[in-house]
Amino acid sequence: MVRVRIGPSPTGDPHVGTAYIALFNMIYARQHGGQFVLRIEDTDQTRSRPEWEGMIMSALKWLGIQWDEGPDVGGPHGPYRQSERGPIYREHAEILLSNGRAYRCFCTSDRLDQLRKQQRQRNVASGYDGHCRHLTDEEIAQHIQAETPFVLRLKVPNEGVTKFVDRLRGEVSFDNGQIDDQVLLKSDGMPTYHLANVVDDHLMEITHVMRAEEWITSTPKHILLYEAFGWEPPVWIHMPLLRNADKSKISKRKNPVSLNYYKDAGFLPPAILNYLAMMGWTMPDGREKFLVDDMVANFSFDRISLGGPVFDIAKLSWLNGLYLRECTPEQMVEHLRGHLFSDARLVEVAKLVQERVDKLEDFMEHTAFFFNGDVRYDDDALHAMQPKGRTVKEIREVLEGLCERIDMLAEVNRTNIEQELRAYCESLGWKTKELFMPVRVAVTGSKATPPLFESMEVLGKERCRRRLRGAVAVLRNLES
RNA sequence: GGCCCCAUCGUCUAGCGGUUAGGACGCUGGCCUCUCACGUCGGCAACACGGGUUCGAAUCCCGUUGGGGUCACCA
Repeated sequence: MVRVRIGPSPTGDPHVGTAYIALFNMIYARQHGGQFVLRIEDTDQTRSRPEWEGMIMSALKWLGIQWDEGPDVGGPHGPYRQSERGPIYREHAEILLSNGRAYRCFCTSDRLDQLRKQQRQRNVASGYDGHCRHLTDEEIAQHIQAETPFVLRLKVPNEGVTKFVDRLRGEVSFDNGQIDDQVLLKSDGMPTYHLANVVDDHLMEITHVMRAEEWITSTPKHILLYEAFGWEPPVWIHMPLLRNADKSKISKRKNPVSLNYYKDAGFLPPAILNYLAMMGWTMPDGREKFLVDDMVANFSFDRISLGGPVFDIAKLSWLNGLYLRECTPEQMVEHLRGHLFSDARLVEVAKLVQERVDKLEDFMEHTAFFFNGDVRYDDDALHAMQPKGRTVKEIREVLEGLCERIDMLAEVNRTNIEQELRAYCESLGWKTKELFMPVRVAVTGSKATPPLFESMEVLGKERCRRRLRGAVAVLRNLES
């Protein structure tokens, strides 16, 4: 029985990398008549938010990624949200404590920071120095008595090697001296990824762990944990990482990574899935256009190539065009109505321009920017983007900063964006109009528009960010 | 920097000892056509380097170089 899983962390927008890994997991489960589990890994209490969780699940559903077990559909191995599995982790931590495979660490984060700094200075491998590993029973009792906050660390053997077989690469081995005494339980009582992941995968009877390559170096820690518990580890499959054009790990700095971006821009789910499938995998007959079912019928690990694939929006666009072209005109209208031209959205737009048009035909002139992709900035717009007394560099950096602030918001609405913009002005020490006009122009391409906050709400987070980024690029060009 | 992974056109890739190194995106030229787009035909463009192994290496081994990842009480 094949059981696979993905464990997205609800700490931001639904990520294209999540969809990528999800796709391969789902394909593999389907091909083997197994189950595909969705587990929400929300053990980071400071960054996890339920809004993100909801968005991730709906974005995956929109794409057509379906799971057999998960927080929304339930299943026999629940709960499927790690924040609800606290007792399970504590119970297992207890096992490791009592069999001597883990120990309490009372070190302060100050000391750890110091340690890391020193290690970096001396240019030695960083890692925990084992300070608390040899505490006497009395010392431990004292700390517990004094209620010193502590974490639980994995006791990694000093000698020997830990190895595992990656289905795509063969044997990979690490010197144990190289492996850190990982924190297993944080001082807030929550498990770290490592503990939660291993415990859950075992309890949920996961047979194949298909995840991104960035996890490869922490796999030995996981192996050690399986050993410590006396469990059988799953089959490991580390998929290549999606890349930016410069080959670095795909990031929002250099690429649109939010699935919402692709939805808003009008990419079709089958096209996206098709494209993602081509990232590192090929059909045996070389076909480039294929459906999920075709992939299920033909998938094999042996056809995965390991060079990190650059995510190329141009090629995605071409593929999407293929799918769009095979629609009937009626279907195309349906797609348009589904999102970009939905009645609800049209109503919002209408509200904003009603008082500005005399004839219906004036509508497009006032509202085109709501429906377009990127906007172009003419000289007039460029001029308006630069408030008097501020340098191009300043305004560029301010818009960049705004982009980051918007990124923290689950959605952009008139209320929160006004708050955000005003707070930003305050922190900058700028007058509101110095900021609002550049933002208006950046986001709409024009000086004369419906009210800014409302417009931004209708444009949506993704379009706002995209244009802000576009404006930043234009301004940066102007600088040199 | 230590450790780990990776390495064919700019990009996605086929190739699993013997090929004129193939396809796709992009770029480009022609055709189609009232324009554009689509479509179609053609072109440019790659085995990182150095050693082995072998009758023979893009394919196997080693090294170099290059790229990436990772070194958190984030996942």
